[in-house]
Amino acid sequence: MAQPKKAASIWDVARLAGVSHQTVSRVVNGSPRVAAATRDKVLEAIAELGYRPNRLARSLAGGAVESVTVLTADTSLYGPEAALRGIEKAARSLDWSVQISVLDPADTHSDADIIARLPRAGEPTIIMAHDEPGMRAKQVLLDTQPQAMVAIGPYTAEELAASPWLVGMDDGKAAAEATRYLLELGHDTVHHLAIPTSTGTFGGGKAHRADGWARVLREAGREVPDPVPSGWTIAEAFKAVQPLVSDPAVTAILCGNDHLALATLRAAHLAGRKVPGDLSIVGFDNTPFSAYTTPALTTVNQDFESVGRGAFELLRHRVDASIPRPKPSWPEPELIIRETSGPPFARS
Amino acid sequence: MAQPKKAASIWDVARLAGVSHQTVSRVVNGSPRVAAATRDKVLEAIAELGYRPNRLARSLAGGAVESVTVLTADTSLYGPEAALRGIEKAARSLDWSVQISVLDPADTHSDADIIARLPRAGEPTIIMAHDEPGMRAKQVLLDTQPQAMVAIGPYTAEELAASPWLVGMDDGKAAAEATRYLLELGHDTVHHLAIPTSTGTFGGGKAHRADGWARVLREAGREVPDPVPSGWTIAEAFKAVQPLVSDPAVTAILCGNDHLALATLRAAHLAGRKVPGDLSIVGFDNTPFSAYTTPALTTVNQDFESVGRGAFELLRHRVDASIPRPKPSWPEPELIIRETSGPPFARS
DNA sequence: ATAACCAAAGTGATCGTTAACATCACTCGG
DNA sequence: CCGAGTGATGTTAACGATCACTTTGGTTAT
Repeated sequence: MAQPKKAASIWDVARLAGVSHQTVSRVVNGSPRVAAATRDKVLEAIAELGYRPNRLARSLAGGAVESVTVLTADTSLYGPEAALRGIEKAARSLDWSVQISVLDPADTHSDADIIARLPRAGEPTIIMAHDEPGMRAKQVLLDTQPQAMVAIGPYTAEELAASPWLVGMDDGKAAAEATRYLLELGHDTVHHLAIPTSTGTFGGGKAHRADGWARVLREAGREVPDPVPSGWTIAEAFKAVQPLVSDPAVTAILCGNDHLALATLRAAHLAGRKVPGDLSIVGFDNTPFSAYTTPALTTVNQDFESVGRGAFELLRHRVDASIPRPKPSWPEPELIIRETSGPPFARS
Repeated sequence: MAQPKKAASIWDVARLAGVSHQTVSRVVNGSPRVAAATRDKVLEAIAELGYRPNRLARSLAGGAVESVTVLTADTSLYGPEAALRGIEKAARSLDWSVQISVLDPADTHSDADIIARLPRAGEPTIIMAHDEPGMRAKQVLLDTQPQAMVAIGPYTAEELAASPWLVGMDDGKAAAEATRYLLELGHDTVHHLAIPTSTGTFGGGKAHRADGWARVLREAGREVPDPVPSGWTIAEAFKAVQPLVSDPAVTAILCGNDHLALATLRAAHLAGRKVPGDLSIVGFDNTPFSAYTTPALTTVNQDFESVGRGAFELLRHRVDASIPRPKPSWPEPELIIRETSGPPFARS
């Protein structure tokens, strides 16, 4: 086994180049106040020793902060995963590093647990606040270090514009659009298979999927059926949607995300109901697979990646006031009409 | 805006508790050499100031290493994503922190780029080496700091047992099992829609999906058709698989993963070929959605999460020799027969 | 009574880096 | 020809923790 010879430090480089360690630091950080000849000597020494700066020491010493921690509950959901990708890309282009810490929905983290996940007090943090653990974490961080946190979640344009630490998209509006579309197709009403966050005491906003759906139905003077609560997994959705699918009076279902829609599609198929002839199904998120189901899912596209990017930009501003606040923006949801939706009772 | 009052350090706690900073350190790290009364005083001070130890400073000072960096190329693939989850869970249970750094398949990272992603020299690293960028990164790390890296990828049991830094699963064996199954069903031969890593100069191992497939065909004395290369995305797969799907002589396709299988299923449907009547399709990975497609995908289950856990355990051993090396193990692939496979030319 | 020992706590160096300030050698204007 | 400015470097002090010693008292064995 090779001797793990210790990594070269800035001092080793300085010694080899015959300069002070500070000069090396200047070269590494691209300070203009270094003579070209000196710079070359240092660069040479760096190459020879294979020196690489130690980020830990750097941020300890009070150099500009250059890491973000992302708190998220479920990386297997498309939304958070895509947002994370957006954050990562944005961060990497500025050479920041990204930590992720997964909040387990199963165990109840104490506030201290959540705090303990941060590598240091004041660590810049982005929270995916689209479910219960995420909301908890958001609250804890808000109480602890509001100046170094940003939360991603479903919010209306007004909420986003008003809050200095929110980024998100208006799920309620997107759901409204989808619901309106189904109504225009001629359905008497639209049923809703809801993701966990859209139900119970959790909601109450105007930006949740279930809320947008209910609003449109009310505005149109239609019956608002009870939303059917589902878990996050496809298996749970499959089970939850059974009563809806086996009821011939149900002609349209808006699903909380594409996974739930897939489960619904499957359930409908097994129940012998034609889609979209007997039953229209609309999903949410435009998950990559959604264009390739049979029939292909009608769904609402959400640009999560750009939300992630936005969150990172906002965080930079929050952490360093000299960086201008990015204009609050949110991607417009876009209804993508494919094959699972149509007029009710169509003989397709 | 609240004054970002600086976070409390170990010295602040020491002052408040009327002890030395070292004593605080002892309390925080649970040293037995502290009088109960003193400990209480310190604990009280910690609570009052909301002190939390700074991880950066801690590992700078030479405390035990407590972070892993994961290098991966594509977090949207089910495999890497699940493995990452396994790593994260294992790491968190030991209070390690996890960094991720995404290797962009698009741009060609220089070796220095890859190295620069690590927060410090010698940073423990896990590499998802299942595609080209991952393989590159693996090589770079292997040259740079072999004692602090572990790679996850497709390897045979022998390879895994022989190498001190490999973790993985035998994709070749899994593919062989699936191919054998299709042959037993009565298909003359099996075609293969291959993920990028299974083709070209990349392969050559015995543990790749395409290799296991080809081996079984050869052993059975069957014709070995050219594998059809596909990209990672469903859209690419859909395009690539067209010729296969429109050729009535093709009765069975083994797909490199479930996304490709979904594309194949869709393409077959559009081409008017009945599945599994005219065409059998087998996927790979048992991605969550695969049980809910119509018809439900026959696929090969792979326990990525446990591979992730294994990688983390192995890494701990590599970084700290006093931790025993975990027994090399790899999850057994399991063929899950659902609805997309059957005998050829069945009148279903 | 005294050396030896031990637990409890303190002191100072150290990790790798940056910030702030100090120094030095020139150049330039008056 | 001198003081001011300036550009290139060096010096010292953090940052927040741990590690390896040292000091301080009080017990115990001789």
